[in-house]
Amino acid sequence: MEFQPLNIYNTLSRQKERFEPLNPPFVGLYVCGPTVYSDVHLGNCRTFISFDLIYRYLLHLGYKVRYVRNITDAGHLEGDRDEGDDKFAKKARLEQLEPMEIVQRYTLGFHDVMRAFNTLPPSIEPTATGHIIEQIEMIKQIISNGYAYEVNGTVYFDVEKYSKEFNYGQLTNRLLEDMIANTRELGGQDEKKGRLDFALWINAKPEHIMRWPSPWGVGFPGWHIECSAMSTKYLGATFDIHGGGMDLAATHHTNEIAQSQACSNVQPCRFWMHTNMLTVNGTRMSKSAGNGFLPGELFTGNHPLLEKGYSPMAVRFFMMQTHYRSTLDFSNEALQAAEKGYQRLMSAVKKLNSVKASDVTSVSLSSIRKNAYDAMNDDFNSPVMVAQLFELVRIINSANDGKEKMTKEDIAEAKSIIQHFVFDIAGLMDDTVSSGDQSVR
RNA sequence: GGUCGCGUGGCCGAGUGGCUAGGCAGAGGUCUGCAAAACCUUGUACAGCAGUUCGAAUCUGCUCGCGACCUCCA
Repeated sequence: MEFQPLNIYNTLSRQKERFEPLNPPFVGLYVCGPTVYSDVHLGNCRTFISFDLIYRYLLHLGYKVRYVRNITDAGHLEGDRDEGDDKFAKKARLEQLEPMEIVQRYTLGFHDVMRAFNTLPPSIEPTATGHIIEQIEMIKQIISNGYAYEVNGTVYFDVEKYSKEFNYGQLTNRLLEDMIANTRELGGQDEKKGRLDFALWINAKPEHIMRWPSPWGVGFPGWHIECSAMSTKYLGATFDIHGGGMDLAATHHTNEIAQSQACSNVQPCRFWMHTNMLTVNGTRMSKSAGNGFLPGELFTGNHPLLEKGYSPMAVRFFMMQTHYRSTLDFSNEALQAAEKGYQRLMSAVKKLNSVKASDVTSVSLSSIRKNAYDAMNDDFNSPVMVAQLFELVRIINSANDGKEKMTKEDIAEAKSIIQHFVFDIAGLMDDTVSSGDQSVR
């Protein structure tokens, strides 16, 4: 099977590399999913929409992709590692609910939002709580390989030991000495041997509601181990692409690499892809900054920062107009511009059905498809791909006005380009009308 | 302080040595009974300074400004 040459920016090498799957035509793709103790905000959505584009394009190219995106539904302490609250337990206490009620509520909400944005569901959506055994097994292996130690029912990863064999800071190009020098000193409770050591398994205090028996006593898994255990289980010790938001690279992904190498002595993943942050008026949208709005608020416009509501597809189109590795700044002006552009695109798609075929042609469509593929093959450059679609929009509108002539073949090719790039790859739908028919065929 | 990145026309946003990216807004025009839509024309943009080069938004150096990560966050 022949595949188009696809170049992907790899965080590991800090450059674009030719993408070749380990076992073509199969591709293993793992993306760090949401922690379901609160509503997803738009920044989260951007990451998942970016990887939806990537997933869709790989499928379009003919790869058999196994796309794994986890749900984090356990542990994940807030604040200093041993002093903080378990997020799920805390939320459950506040709302007088079982932790799994919290998980269920926000998982359903997450799925609703993902559906609204027309993202394809992953092939497997494993949960941390469903893979406690796998995580325990992995921790046992890491301990027996000598890269972790237990103190009072908590297991820590020994970063300094690991660093003698492997390059701990390779993903973000940092030196161990610098990382140590810049690590905040945690007061008091230092059971850890090294400052950079992180927990693989955490001893449960009485107030921790989510708890499982383990060889080290009752506790719960550290945050990073779930992704290592689940990606290994479903994609193998080494797989093709691991993705997530840029904010995860320095800590979460760095630790994932360390865990996997300490466990099986191989790099877990060949291509690390990181999507950039969504900002609001120039600063990062985040839970702690309090400048976030929820997808529902964006759709309805019911938020002080928003002048009006925007449809999920207009927002998705807006995201397609920016490269996934660039920050995307939300502002009313930018959203309105995107909404208009989206409507113009959809209007041309509809008009194509009323273009009358001519015996002769006055247009050339061949460069459009080629340029769109070239753009996507260059690290999924959707903005350039979208620009090509507007070239097609112009041609369709002109033909509809009788100023250009399209043959039956031209019209069929235009429909095919739209089907492939607008619907299949960009994942847009026409929500400018309430009709359920998304097909141009 | 370390790491990564950014600064492009009114706004958003591609582009990594020479060839009009694109979208939105603005101006003029065509068409239309009017309007809308659409189409055509139109903008001599690349933070600043110096350098390399026949030629730089694009490479190099410096300066200024901004952001992200380094601590839970996609």
